[in-house]
Amino acid sequence: MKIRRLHPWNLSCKDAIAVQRRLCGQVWQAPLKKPVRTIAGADVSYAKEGGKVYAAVLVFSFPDLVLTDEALAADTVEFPYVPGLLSFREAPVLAKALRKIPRKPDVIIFDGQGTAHPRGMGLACHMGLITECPSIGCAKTRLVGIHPRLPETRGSTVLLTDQGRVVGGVVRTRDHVKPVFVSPGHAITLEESIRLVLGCCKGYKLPEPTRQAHIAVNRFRLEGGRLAHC
DNA sequence: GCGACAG
DNA sequence: ATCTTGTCGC
Repeated sequence: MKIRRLHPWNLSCKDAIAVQRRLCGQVWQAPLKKPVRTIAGADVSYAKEGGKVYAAVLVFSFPDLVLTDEALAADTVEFPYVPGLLSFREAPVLAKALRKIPRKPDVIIFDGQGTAHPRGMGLACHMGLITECPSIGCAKTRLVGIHPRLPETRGSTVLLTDQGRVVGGVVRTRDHVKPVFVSPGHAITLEESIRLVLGCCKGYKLPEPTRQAHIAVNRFRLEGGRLAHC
């Protein structure tokens, strides 16, 4: 699939924040225009040292969740991990893997926040803009916002609010297991994001697309990041 | 100044 | 995120 280059990635933190403030005005939320038939999951893995990063994008049919496409990529990182600027560290390698996907998925789930971000511009929003593809942010932990207590039963959901604004939802995907933080990335609504994430959970805390991408990218990294070819 | 802080 | 073994609870 095609990826847009909206700006350079090797920026200072100050310039990166300026880019986020400019781009957040281009992010929008609206109901999906067509039923979801394919949904992808993307994740990144880092080498302990050496600055090597790896990415995996796995595409599944929905709602049956059968794997249909897979792409891997390796790269070197220069941008440090700074809370709030994760996309400047992970987007380049993610874009590299996404470019190898033959057809644009109906939705892509990313391992991180969407609008539940200090400037409403989390990784999922940023990726949604450069791919022009509906995207969802599904993080394992909170970055910003407050929320009421969440019932222990699977399917329970409460709103995540930041500065008086609803920025996402806290979703229990398994009984008695820490919840995930779901927020829309781009071209999708919070309600649809939550429905799709729950629809992709098959007995584990993380939705299958993201969970499988995590397994795939770690296997790839441990193999030395060598792309298999026949 | 003191905590909080996606991966 | 990564480095690591077993272990407690549903």
